Amino acid sequence: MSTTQELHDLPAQYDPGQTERAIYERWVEAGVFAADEKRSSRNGGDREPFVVIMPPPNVTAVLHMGHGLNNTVQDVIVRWRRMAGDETLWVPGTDHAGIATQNIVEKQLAAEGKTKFDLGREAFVARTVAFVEETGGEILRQLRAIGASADWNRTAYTFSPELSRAVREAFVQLHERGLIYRGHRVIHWCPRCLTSLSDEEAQHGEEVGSLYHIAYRIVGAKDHSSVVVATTRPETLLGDVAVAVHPDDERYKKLIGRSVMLPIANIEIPVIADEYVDPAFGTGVVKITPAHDPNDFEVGMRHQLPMPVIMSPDGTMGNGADAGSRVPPDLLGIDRFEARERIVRSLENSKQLEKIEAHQHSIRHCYRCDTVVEPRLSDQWFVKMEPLAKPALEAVRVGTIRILPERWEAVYVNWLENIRDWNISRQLWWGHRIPVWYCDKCSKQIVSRTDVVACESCGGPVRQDEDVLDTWFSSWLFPISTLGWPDKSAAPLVAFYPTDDLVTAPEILFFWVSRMIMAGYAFMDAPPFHTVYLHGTVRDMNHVKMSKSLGNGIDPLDVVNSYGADALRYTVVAGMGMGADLMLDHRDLERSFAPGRNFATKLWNIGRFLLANVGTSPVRSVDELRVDELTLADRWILGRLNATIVESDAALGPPRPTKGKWRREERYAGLRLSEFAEAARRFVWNDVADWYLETTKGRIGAGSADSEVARAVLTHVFDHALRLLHPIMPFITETLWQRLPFPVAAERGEFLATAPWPIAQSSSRSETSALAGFDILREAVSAIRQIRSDYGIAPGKSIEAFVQSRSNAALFADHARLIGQLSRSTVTIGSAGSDAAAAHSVLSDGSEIIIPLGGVVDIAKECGKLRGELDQLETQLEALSKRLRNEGFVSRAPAPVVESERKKEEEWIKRRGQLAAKVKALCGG
RNA sequence: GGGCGAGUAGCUCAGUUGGUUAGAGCGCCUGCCUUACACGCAGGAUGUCGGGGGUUCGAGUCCCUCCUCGCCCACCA
Repeated sequence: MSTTQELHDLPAQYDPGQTERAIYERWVEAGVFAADEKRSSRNGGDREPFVVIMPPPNVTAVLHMGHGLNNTVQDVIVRWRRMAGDETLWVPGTDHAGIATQNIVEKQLAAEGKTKFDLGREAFVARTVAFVEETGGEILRQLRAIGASADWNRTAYTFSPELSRAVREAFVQLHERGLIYRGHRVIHWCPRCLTSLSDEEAQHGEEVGSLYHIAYRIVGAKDHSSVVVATTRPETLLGDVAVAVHPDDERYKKLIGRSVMLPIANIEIPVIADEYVDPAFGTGVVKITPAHDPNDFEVGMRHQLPMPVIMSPDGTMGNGADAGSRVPPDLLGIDRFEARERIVRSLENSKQLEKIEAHQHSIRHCYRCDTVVEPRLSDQWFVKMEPLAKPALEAVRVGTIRILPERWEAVYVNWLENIRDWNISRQLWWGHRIPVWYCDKCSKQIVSRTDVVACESCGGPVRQDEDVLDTWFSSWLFPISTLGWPDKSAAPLVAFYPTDDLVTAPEILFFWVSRMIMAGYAFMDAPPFHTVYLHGTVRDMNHVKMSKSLGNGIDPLDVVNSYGADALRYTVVAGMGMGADLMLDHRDLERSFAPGRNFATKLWNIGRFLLANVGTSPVRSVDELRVDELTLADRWILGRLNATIVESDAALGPPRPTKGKWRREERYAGLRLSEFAEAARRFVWNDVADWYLETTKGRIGAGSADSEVARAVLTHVFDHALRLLHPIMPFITETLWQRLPFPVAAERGEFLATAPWPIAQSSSRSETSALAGFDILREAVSAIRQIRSDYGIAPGKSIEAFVQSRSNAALFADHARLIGQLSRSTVTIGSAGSDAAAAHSVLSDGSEIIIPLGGVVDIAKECGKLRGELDQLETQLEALSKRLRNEGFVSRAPAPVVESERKKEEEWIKRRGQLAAKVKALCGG
């Protein structure tokens, strides 16, 4: 007899490091991940297309657990659909990430003691291009390590020539439709990044600040009286052009039309009336600073007030447009926060500071550098959003698009209903230059798809707009631009648009997801996808979001190196409820990823058992096995397989909506990936490994007809388990599947990755009676095991068990040997036939298991132990009952405590009965 | 200020339309290196299902209310 090792070439321990890379290479070489336009049914092909567009990571990003989670989810879905027979495409790509990338290069320059201005625009952009070429795209290579099955031939980049063309086309088209305009208004300005930001890029943060009450003297008042305004930003008072009160506010009615003296700047400004003022807040008097506050800007427009800018782009005080010399010389060039303090001190000195109140309010911060943003009057390009939002809103409302988990749909709808115009120009150097040219001679403005060299009207010299577009103005086109838009007849676009699922984090629902939906309707007149799957965030054990800067991150590549990509993937998928955050311990990777690693090992060992026992010669096809050849266990496991396939399909749900719209009953039912993972795990571990595999021991090597049946069924069952698990654990399942013996006549594909997804079948082989019958046998085995454990019967000690049954006598008789094998006992059907001490257990069908204990356990010793236990229980029970009957206890204790104590009493009484019976049986009267 | 979500075993979470004894993984306890697997096997313990009230024959599940966390949105200076 040869050893296990010689029967097959599987090492005792699974070593992912050795196998994963090689398997990945083979997949790529064989073109497993490549999608073919011609096979798409939309192009006359024979397969339904299934498409996922990868949320492009920043081109300079390094893989972190967030990417790991995001791309694992996508890969599970994509691999599932590929096996299910769809023409499956997963488009990978990166984002040039305007501000983020520019900031990195600026930091590098700073380290060299330089600024971008030392280089100049052209050289700076060239340097950034070089930096991106050198470091960029590394993250996509890293994604291969976790098994991402993207079509790398189609890797996109938001700043590539093709996608840049799409960006220009989108801009020009929207401009032609009157949806892009130049706006003069107050926008969010980051004084550190020196650029304007969209509303979404200026993120709220609650802070406790101060509300300063400042007295403005009333001009011409005999008693030197004043009005008091309340402000959180005293430095902006230099830009005040009025103070406003509510028109109906009796306190101030008589002041309307008069003037007050603006402190520090010493300018007379009018008192105006405007509905915008809330008389109940602060003093009911508001300083109006149109150039530095969006509300004040509106007031300024209504009252046709001047709009002086009193701050420089870098956040220092400075006299800008229309400011004259409002900022006094000693404040010029002083940072806004320092200026605030100086102005407050100065007001204190002049007795114009009435008081300072603590005040909680929210302040907006730059989403890239966290600097407090400054509202600032400037000229920017805007997209008119309301017309674009309309179809996007409708799509979710009617179910053309679903968002999972469901609760995000309300958030989405709420945002779109209150949508505001999108500031798309950025005062950066890294990005798509705005395709607008201005003629120096006739000041004509030219918006063009192609570069303009001379004015189309007068032939004069032109210069292009200095600004670049918001990064999101290129990524919102990703689903269409990566497939060939603006060429609407491009083969990929025809074959693969609309796409199917979009998988991302809720943080970019507004930045990206909703805008993609708008772009889809605006440029293709069709939604970009039908499903938005929003997953949670990866956090540490303290629920703090993982991040490099906090040092609480996990490098997915560390996990891959230590435990394998499959362990990472399984852990992530199984541990993450729909939309729920994922907690991982960065200080204990072994514990964090134990679920995945342990399960991979389990699979490996089942594989080893199978190869050692089934061997490699072809097996019979399960389809040709006759029912009368199958054992009860065979039929049971085939039934369990069927049930598992059904459960898995239910958890994954329908891949696409029927007739273009999600029906209510299926809309929120699918993509429950953790339930899918759990169903598959339960089948493999609790059914196949714990029970079925054990039943084949002893019959599989017998060389009989029955052993051929066992070989066939075990192989079939494991083959299908591997198929189910492949989307989650692609590497180990492929490795094992490659070595599986196959049915003689079966056509075996080259890869599990493209093997057909299991299909549940209604078959007499797996009827429910087999399930029920085998479950009773399992109960019997468990009962015997429990008794063995209860009485401390050594595993090596053979014992005899009797089964008494009326309803299932034949079943037990037929499977006495099997029960014995699984419980390490000799099982006899019928009465124990003596009054000797015995352990009893009743099964759910009324059958009784009896195990005589004489000669197996030391009766005297066991009796002593049991009596001791019974005595202790009696004492405890007595005390408890006494306490419960005691009035004081009942009245003092809270009702639930009393309730639980009563429950406990009941339980103890029950246990006392059981123990007493046990003592009586074992020790006699 | 508006909206949403969560609170179930020590930890992370499942618990579909209310229905038998509330589950899983990790951790814990006991016994086992039983020739696929100690990254394992067998057995076991642990739950005022956030508090209170209500509807119901029956509620972790529905309604009201309170408490505690978290998220999103927001132009009250």
